[in-house]
Amino acid sequence: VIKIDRLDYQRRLGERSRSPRWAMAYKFAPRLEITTIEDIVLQVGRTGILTPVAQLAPVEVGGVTISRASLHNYDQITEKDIRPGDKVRVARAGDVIPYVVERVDDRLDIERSSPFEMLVRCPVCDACVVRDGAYFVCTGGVSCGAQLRGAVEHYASRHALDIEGLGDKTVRQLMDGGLIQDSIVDIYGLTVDKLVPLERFGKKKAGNLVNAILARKDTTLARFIYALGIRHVGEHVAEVLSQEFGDVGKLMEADFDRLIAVHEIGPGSAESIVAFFAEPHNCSVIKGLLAAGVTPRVEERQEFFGGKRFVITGSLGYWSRDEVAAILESAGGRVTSSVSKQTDYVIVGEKPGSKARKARDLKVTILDEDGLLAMLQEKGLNVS
DNA sequence: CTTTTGTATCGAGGCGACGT
DNA sequence: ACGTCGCCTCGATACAAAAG
Repeated sequence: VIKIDRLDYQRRLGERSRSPRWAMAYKFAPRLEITTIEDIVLQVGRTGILTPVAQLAPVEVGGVTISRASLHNYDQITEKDIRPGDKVRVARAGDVIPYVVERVDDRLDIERSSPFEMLVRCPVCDACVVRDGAYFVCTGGVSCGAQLRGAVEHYASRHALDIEGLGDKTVRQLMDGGLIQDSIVDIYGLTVDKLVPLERFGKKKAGNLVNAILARKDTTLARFIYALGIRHVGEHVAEVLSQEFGDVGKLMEADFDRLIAVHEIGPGSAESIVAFFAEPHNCSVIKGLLAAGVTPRVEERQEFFGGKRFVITGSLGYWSRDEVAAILESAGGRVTSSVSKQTDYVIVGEKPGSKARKARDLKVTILDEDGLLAMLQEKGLNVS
């Protein structure tokens, strides 16, 4: 892993949602092995996307046995011209994820089986399958078992409501047992008595699950929005929406133009959000969840510098003046151009102008860049 | 001892948002 | 309009921990 070792540069570069921008892994070329595609099956995810997955003759690649690999979508299969029965080269992308690199063309291999064909109907619920961009999607919605299962799993997952003990196997078991039939709301009807008849569910385990579901009724708005599983609304966008609207009801009322006006929400996300709430079933699920006692709280946005006025003078080192202004404003401060008695802080860089002197005269607090940085960090503000 | 969950590992592909 | 960046979704395996 190659890192920038200057801490001030690290701070300035900041982080993406999954990794810092100041470090990256440099890897050896991946190991390649050859195996056979025994079959290509379709999986239906929570969004209804049908994902083709290659079932491989088990092969050892870099220390682990690979038996399945995603083929991503139909176009990828045609492009690589892969069929069941073909010999293929497989690797582990990033030394982790199984990946079909290419077909091994030995030219003797003429009697290939028939090409993989996309289904016209969902393998799980038999609803129509339509094409949406690069993907084929089941139109069954929540009446598709795979989509309902995915919705519940996602709702309970760690970054959503974080319900302990409600993983994929348990969700399947609950659906098979008829305890989840229509929607996520069903989990709030679970009781120890209903669970005990299920296999491997004793009183202890049943009680734990019921309590875990109860315990997470108290949650944050951002988690709740993310948990709904709206397309194009992941953790980050959910947080943005939570801060902007502060309430599920307000979000539901927002129309396309209102949404698009929000920073980081474009036409794609806005359309997807509007479409989600336009679906009566989704609205009744939300109503049901709230009625069951789920209470999404908004974390108060911390206004560190609520109403405080800043003036910047001189040239700064780590940041440009615009960047500093943006940081201060995002924390609730106001940046003005001239020093007066109303000014709370003056940020002084190299070669300051007359503003620094005026600040001294008026006894306004003066901060250099390090001082500002220290103050921001003390307040726990993310200064990326 | 067995089953299941949770955590950690992380890229491919698609596409949305935004800056130039 | 275009390129870049980052988010979203999907997917696989190993291993440790927890529960029963």
